[in-house]
Amino acid sequence: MARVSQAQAQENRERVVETAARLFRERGVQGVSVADLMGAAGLTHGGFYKSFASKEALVAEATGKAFAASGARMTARDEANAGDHPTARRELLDYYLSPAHRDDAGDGCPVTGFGPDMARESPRSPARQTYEEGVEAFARWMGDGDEDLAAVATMVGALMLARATAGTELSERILAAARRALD
Amino acid sequence: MARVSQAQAQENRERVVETAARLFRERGVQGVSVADLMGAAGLTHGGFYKSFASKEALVAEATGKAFAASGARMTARDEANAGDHPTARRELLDYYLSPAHRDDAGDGCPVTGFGPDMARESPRSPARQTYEEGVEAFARWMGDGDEDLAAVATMVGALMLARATAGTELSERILAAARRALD
DNA sequence: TGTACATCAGTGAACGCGCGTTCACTGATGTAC
DNA sequence: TGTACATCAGTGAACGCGCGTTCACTGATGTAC
Repeated sequence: MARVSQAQAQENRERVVETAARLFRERGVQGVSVADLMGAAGLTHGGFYKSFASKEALVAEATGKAFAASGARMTARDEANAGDHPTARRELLDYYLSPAHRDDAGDGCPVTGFGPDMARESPRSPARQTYEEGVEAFARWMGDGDEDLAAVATMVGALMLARATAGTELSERILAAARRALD
Repeated sequence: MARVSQAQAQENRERVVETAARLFRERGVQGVSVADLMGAAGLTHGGFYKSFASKEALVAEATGKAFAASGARMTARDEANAGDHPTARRELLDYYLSPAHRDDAGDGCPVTGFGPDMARESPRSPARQTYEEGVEAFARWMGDGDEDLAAVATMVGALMLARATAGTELSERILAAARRALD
């Protein structure tokens, strides 16, 4: 493969960002090399810098993509419940604190998935700005207009702990305890 | 410096483990190289493998050291309050959800500090076993005999989020909201 | 207690390897006529 | 509509660098007499 149509090129670029959004959440930014990433997107690593200024720039884009998808899903959940927000909220809690979500970090909540990396990013990075807005938006959705930061903390903490103890019976107990506490 | 007394050698080894327990919590295991670590402990990196089989073996020891220190501090808090556990618990919450704790990951809670690394460790590592026991012990302490896993999830989630958003006003709001929710 | 020597904690240079990044090259795409 | 050529998306080899790990060496410590 050499030169490719503009439409194909744009499609390839988007696939790289989506692959990054998934792999970064699964393994952390440091756990994914540019070569890994490009390989997973079906390309060779040399072309990476035709599309992105640096790995850091991609982190910012991937963070944005993950939060955009997550926000769209929250909106879709409200619509599927015809605007009955309390029911949508309960549905989200059921999924959020499930073993399925614990075992699917790549397609899971970006607040938890990118959290550890953001805690170590340089303070003024664009990725952190996106992250902060994402946390605010999530807290407002959970609070139905108001913000429910405590609920978000419980959800994020439980998910992170369940992942860190995955494979043990404690992991299930953590999810169940958080679900009970948030009814 | 060449050969050193056995007492000095043991002291050096312990200082390496303590330095690792601190740096791993601050920057993550991947964020600390063997050379970084040995330098921070005042030694050269070549001697590392006289004391440890591998970096992974040190991770296990450092995790153990961090949890042992944390457990001792919980016990000490009970004793300082003459066995009045509810007061000791309130004291811990005040510290746990403070900006001081957020800004001092190196000497902070190992459940939050090692969490992201444990989520990516191989499932059957000794470090993960230590981690799991540490979470159980923490939950029992918070529950005063029973276990309060939901409180632990809220605390860990709030601390992680406050660190990921450090430097913003949101970060303070997260800590305050979690503190209110856990009274 | 003093002397002779074996031990081994720590040093510093080196190993192979994978990282992020760069670059000369290729050849199909897109454009000018 | 067809031809000639410039563009540039993607390739694959290479760059310097820092990683985890190894090793020959040093010289003070610890031990045997």
